[in-house]
Amino acid sequence: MSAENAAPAKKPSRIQLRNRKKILEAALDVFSQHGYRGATLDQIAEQAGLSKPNILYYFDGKEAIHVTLLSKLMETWLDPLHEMDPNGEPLDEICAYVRRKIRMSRQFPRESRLFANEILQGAPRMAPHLESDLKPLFEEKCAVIREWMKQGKINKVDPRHLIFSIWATTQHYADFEAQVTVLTPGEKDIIKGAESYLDTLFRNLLTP
Amino acid sequence: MSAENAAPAKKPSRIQLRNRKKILEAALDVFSQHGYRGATLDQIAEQAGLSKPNILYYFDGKEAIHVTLLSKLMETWLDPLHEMDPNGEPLDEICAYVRRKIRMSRQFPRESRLFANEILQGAPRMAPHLESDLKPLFEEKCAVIREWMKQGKINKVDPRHLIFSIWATTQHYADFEAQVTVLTPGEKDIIKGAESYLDTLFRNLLTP
DNA sequence: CTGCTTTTTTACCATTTGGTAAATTGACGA
DNA sequence: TCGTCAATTTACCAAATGGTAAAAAAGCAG
Repeated sequence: MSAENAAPAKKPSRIQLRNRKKILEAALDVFSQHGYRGATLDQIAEQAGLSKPNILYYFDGKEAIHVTLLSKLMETWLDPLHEMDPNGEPLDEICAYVRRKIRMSRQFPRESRLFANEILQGAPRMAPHLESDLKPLFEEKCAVIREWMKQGKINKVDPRHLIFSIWATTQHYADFEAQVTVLTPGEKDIIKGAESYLDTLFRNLLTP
Repeated sequence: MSAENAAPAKKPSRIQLRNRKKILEAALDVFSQHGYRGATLDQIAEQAGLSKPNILYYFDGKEAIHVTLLSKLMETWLDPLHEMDPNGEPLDEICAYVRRKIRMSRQFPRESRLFANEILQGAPRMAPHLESDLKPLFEEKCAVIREWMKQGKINKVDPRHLIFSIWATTQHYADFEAQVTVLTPGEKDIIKGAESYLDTLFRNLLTP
């Protein structure tokens, strides 16, 4: 009868909305930098400019904050793949997907690292989401790509590995930023170069 | 006069050797799964089959264990890149490097995740190593590759992004194993397929 | 302004965690 | 066999951490 969801009861007040947003924003900062177990409520509280008990007034606990964050993130994360159009020009569709992904790496590096942290540690709080949200989309798009290959529009490779390599190469710039920064000093926008490199990489792979 | 290093004094006894190894092995397990802050000495102690104070008898503290682990790892990690021979056949050298890296992903997934965890969190305890060990090697090999390109042996691309993409694609199978497993169920050795896919990927990129 | 609800603060807890001191046991050469 | 040093255990800490209860303050409809 009652919803035991993130939204406690009925209509979230103006204050609720504002403070929840502040908390999630702060939590994204802290979780993405230290991982789930390394993050503390005190850090999140300070970053959000609220007291710890006040944070626990808005969320049921540390884990609830993390789960909320991951759930919201999942949509954003799958969007670029969703946009891949089965009726478009295959090579263009795939290259456009790569471009969207690399741009997300620049625009949402914290989200990328939050995701990476969770997967790295075995996805303990996200396995269900992977199974229910990511997997069906992944299989759908694999089928689309496989069809394109069957029609001779692009070269034949294992579509699963193709997608893995797109994820890996694009997210690398956010997830391993610390390393990239050490190795390419003085480069103000290394991702710009990555964009054209990755375009070449996947174009050469898939062009017959 | 006395060394405050990992080796306390003079000649490590048989017991010292055995127990240090047990501790590092256990720590690799725990740190690679939970990250630095998420790992506890109690977990490491239990995994190693020793008591917590006994572990602190062999190492100066949690951080010392982690640093020791990362230092030893660095060698192993750079080896495959070191082996890339400036006098070999360019395309073969690069593809052989890719093969060595992907095999390390299968053989040393914990090491890969330990490394990834550290970099993800900004490399707080490894930045010096990156600067002193990784960077010179990276720049050396970039120069080698650039020379190969200048000679027209392989296609011209930014060698830095080339290396980044090799690291990203190969380490992906260890670091994101939880995700890969969900998306490719029943596959007993997905890395085997990755090996041939990545060979095609980089061969098509670099073949003139 | 008044009374009621929502929000925030204050003051605490219980547990976990990295670490230590000192006592106890074990190894081993003379 | 004994004495000495290395290794291990026992018994603790102090700080950090996730979380709670209840009082105080702030909003706000009437």
